[in-house]
Amino acid sequence: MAKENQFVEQIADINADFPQWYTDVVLKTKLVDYGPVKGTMVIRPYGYAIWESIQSELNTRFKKQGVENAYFPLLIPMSYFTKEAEHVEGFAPEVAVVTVAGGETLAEPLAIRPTSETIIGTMCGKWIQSYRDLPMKVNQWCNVMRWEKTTRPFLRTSEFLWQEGHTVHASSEEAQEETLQMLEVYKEFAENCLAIPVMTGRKTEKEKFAGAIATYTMEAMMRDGKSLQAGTSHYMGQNFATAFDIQFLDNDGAHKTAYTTSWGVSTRLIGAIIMTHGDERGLVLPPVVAPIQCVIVPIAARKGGVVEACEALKAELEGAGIRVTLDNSDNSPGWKFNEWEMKGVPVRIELGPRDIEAGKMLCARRDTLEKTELPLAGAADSVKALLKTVQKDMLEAARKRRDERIVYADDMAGILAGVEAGNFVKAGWCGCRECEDKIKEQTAATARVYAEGESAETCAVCGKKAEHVLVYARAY
RNA sequence: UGAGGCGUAGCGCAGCUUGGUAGCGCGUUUGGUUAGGGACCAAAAGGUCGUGGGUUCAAGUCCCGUCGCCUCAACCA
Repeated sequence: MAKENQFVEQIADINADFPQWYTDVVLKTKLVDYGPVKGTMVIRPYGYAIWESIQSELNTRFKKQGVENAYFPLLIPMSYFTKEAEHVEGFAPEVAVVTVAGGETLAEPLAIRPTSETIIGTMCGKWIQSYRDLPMKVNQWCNVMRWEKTTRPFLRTSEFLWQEGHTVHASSEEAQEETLQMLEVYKEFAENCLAIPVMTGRKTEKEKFAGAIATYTMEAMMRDGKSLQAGTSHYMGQNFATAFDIQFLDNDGAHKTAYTTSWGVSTRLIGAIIMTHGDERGLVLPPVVAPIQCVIVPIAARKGGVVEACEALKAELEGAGIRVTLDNSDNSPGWKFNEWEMKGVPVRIELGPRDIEAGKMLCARRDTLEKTELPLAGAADSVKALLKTVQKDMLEAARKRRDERIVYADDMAGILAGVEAGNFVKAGWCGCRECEDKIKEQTAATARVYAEGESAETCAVCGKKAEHVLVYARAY
């Protein structure tokens, strides 16, 4: 019981105080620390390693789609933002601006990019002349800055890391297809790499990106039932191409304006991983992106042969491409178990004199806490298989948790009750802005995404004929 | 922007009502004993009490100012 209490002191109870649990977990597992400037965070090695895995997985997928990586400048002339009316209106309040440099006031203030449509649009306008230059698909990994008032590590910070892909196309159809294609890439990545089930679809006019014709999103349900926008893909139509003069000479000899898209995911995905899979003991990381996939804890390490056996096992697993750590620290085994569980390592192997004598190892899964004895012979294959199983089971478990919390409502009271219970609520919508606003006012929930392919009789707010079904949830 | 709360050792806190030697737990360092779910013993290091001023023989404590952070609300691709 005393031990139980000691454990509870480490991190807040996930069920009683989810926000505190989140803060405790990100700090205590050393994923992040706060920066000195409000709203900034330091991504520590353990957190950054997750980001590197995300980058690696996504780069492979982007390249398959014919996207090339590039880098555009951090500073953007303020005047660029004013070229697209909706865009400037949407971003102006949160843009940080450099006004002094080299000891002098600048003739034109420079925005620290909150997103790069304006500068990439400008450059594409310069580079594209012919239909032969299309499609053009570039992506950049970079930092962006948005001066947010309320911030939380990974979920919303003043500065964050992301990738932003930008594509330019000759036709509307092709650009729209690209938008949906990239959304599909994100979904496949989220489910297979992060083990996060996502709902994909279109955003309402109210919720779409400033300057877009259509915004598509992937929404994930967090442990507390709130929704997290985990990635977006925007179809810009000719809005930005017109503003930044992206024109090309088509094969029919006519000058035409291009069509553009943009799509992005950020370090917020790390927050999504934490809040989708975490439990009362801390992090639960999906094997594909876990910085450490397997930790070996020696038992009675001073007894003859234990350290040697652990090192041999480590070498074998490493040789098989498994990211493995041997914990040779002086802490007690029990301390190590709890520590590595808090850090979310998918598989733990306990190896002591008894095991070595019997030619076995004790494998503990982080996701189910299940322990199995496996033969030491062929350890690499069996650990690999176990990691695969954990990855798959984590997705299924998350999907089950989410699906149990998707409910339907046909009036405002139903939506309110639904979201208060921590559900995603599907409800009919007439399509008007007033009804959407009313739901936000009365329930604090927003329309996350269109529930595509579903229909309802009436709008849950006004009772008129429903044109669509929306998914409502409280969101991060 | 509105309301409330908090700044004392690396972290978490007590001390303030009623002014009088700067405390506790965890962590850290050293040595030893331990080891299959957060071990134990012994010793040690670590502080301009957020900051500026005032009252006083004397301020962590009382008074005034100021800065920062947190929570809730509002705002927010």
